Amino acid sequence: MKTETRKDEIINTASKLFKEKGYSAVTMRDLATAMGIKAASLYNHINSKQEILKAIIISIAEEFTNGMNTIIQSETSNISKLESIVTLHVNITANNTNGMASLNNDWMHLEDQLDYYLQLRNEYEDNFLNIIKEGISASEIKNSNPEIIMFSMLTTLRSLYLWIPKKEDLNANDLANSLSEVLIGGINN
Amino acid sequence: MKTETRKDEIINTASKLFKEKGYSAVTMRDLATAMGIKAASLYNHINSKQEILKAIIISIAEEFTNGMNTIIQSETSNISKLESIVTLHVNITANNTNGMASLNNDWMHLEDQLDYYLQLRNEYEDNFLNIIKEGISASEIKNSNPEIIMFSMLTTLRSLYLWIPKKEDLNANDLANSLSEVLIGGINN
DNA sequence: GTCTATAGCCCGATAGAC
DNA sequence: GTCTATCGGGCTATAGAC
Repeated sequence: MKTETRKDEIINTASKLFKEKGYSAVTMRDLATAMGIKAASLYNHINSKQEILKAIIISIAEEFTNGMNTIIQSETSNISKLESIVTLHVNITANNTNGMASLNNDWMHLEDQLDYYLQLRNEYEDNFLNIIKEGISASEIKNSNPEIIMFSMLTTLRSLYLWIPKKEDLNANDLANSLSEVLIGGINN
Repeated sequence: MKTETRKDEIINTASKLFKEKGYSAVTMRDLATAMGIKAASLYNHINSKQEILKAIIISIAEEFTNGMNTIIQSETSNISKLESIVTLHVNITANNTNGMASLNNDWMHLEDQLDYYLQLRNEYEDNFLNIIKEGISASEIKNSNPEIIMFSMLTTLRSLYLWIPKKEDLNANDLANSLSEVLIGGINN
């Protein structure tokens, strides 16, 4: 565990506040108060509010891209790849629950990095969809609408940040397994 | 179809803008420009920005509550009740796609009505969870973690507003059926 | 590295003419 | 019902003392 710099501290505190009220509703004064300093002092460590948002969102988006690249290169069944995606989301969300809120809800407030973020997101969804389509071709997956399958899985996984904090008792492995069971196996007897 | 008053027009335009940028990032000047008038003119029809948010969110939340009350009073299997919940979400979202964004993302900016909103939401989730638990007791539903089942279904359904506008070709009935199939039946062969 | 003070701008909302 | 003008205040960010 690296030492947390003052800048990291600002970013982590901001993530928490952004999760509660959203980027636009959090002021630099709110953030400074939460850190126990004055707003002007923040600017000794960061250049702008926008820079904080960028730091939060882009690093997580790149984690997803890296994780997905590893998964699509692995030589396993498509069902097993979907299980790996579930685990990827559970792990990233468990490590940065607050940041996931900004990734989901505040990405449209990115300025310079908006196009880059959208590119990463589109590539991620394309890769996800391809795994499902190949799973259907290989008869591993039921012949349902592949976009509905992806939509259903992805929106559940993207909302994990809302749910993980309430279930601190559950460990990441158990959660990933239960989720895979429900998302892939369905719920009816 | 009732005639749309100027106030309705403001609320509908605001819903669209709130969906794109969130309540806090949309100014009364933005809203006025989108309507082709000046900001001051809005106040001839509404009393405050907050009143617009309240009008959007509370009416939808009450629709969900009414729909759920009908479902829990119906005498059918629990699986069939879950299918009705899927249909309820698809229908409400199809009728007010933009408003669903505020319900999901801007409820925390409610002032006077925040407690009431949270009460409706908690009751809805309690009812949803009870249907799943009774389905498990009656062996209609697999004995998985009921909260994970609800979380998975509900987050998917709550995110429909992101997805329905991209699939205008699909009609509401087909979408509800496909979704029920995936959410309840799972995806693996 | 934090402070006080403040620049320059935008916010929601109101007053009152037409 | 819409306009122009404006109030009082909050916003991000900077300057410069300590």
